[in-house]
Amino acid sequence: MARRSYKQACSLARALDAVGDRWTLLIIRDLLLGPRRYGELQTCLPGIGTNLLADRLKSMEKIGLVRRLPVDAGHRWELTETGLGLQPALMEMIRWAMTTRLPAHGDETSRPEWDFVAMKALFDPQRYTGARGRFRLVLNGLPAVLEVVGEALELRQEDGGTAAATIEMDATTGWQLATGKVGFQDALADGRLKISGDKDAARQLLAAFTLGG
Amino acid sequence: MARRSYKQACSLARALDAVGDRWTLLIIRDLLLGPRRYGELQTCLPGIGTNLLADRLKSMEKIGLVRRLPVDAGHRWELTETGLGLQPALMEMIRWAMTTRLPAHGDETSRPEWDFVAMKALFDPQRYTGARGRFRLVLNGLPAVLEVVGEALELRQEDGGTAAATIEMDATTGWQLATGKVGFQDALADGRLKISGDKDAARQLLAAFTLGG
DNA sequence: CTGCATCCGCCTCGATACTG
DNA sequence: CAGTATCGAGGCGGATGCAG
Repeated sequence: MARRSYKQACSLARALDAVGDRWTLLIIRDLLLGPRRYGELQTCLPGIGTNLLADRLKSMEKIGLVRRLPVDAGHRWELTETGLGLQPALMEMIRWAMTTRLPAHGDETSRPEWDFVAMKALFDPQRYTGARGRFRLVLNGLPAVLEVVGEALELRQEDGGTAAATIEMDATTGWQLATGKVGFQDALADGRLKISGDKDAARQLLAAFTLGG
Repeated sequence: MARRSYKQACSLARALDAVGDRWTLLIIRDLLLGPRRYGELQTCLPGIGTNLLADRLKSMEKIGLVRRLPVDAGHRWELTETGLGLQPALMEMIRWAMTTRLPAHGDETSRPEWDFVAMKALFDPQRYTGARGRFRLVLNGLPAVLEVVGEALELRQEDGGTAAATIEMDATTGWQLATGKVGFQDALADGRLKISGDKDAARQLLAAFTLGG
């Protein structure tokens, strides 16, 4: 159990007392896409010790950031409202990292889930002028369901259900669209972006993904 | 030199590789109010080891978050544009902590600078309908200069210069005004809020400080 | 006096082994 | 599958020393 505190009467210090320990924010990142089993978290967090993951989940549960969700043969870990409240801070941190040239560490492991989180961070609800709707996003071949709900974009890793449109691309294309390095029509033309269903609604949605402008 | 990396091809992981180490974000917090000397940082960060502060500053300098600003008999540390770019993320994290009941650690130390940072976090530029202007804020008896510049509120710990108005209160009153627990007129009436100069401009400014609504 | 570097004890972390 | 137990390595906290 991590028990080291800054002991400062400052909101940031108190926040870091709660979530500043190693791995904690990455656990929350992975839970942003939906409830996860212990084992799923382990494979999404290569390098974490099994004791650390258990410790972190326990203290996060005590603080009220996550809760256990009973399921057949065990349970899933899911974010509480409080834990979900960290999403804006995480999104801002991701946007900062995406616009900043940070030193790269040679042998990075890669996971498709992280691209979904990056897409969430690129979405700016202020720019979305379309109607409320469900979309299907196939990123690097993996499907997810997008839904614009009030101030944020909900993105769950699952498939099925009805959707106004299906958007298919890879993460690089998504990033290039957001930064304006490639246009909507161009990406469509050279096949890196595929849309089925309501093409106008998809265009409106993609227009809300922006970075650095 | 902190050299432990998550080695994940994920923006959040890379951000935490850069600023996730202990004390780093608190150093940035303190630098948000202006350049600081090494010794000033030490007194604002009770408990940090002198070697750790030096190490952190060195790695932050290498990444490009801070730079040395020569000054008589030594130098000051100041944020670069890249370092300043973390401000939105920090502000969101502060707002999260202020709206969340987190476990308190008995004997917290307190510093007036942290209240200024909290005030920055409460400011929502979207809600500010007034004109660009300079204000003087006296918080708990300590003066600072406020200036609305584009998307953010600049807040420097200094005094002097011209100001459209001077706003005088304590941090608690500021928080109560932001959360709506007390109204502008009431706070003025019972003397916890004092305004000299352009009272209307001050009211417009204070209306842009909000939390949880 | 300011701005660190060195040294040392402790606690967190990461990895492996083991259990309900 | 979902953790607990254990242990070595290293980051961290505190005291002290020293150079410009």
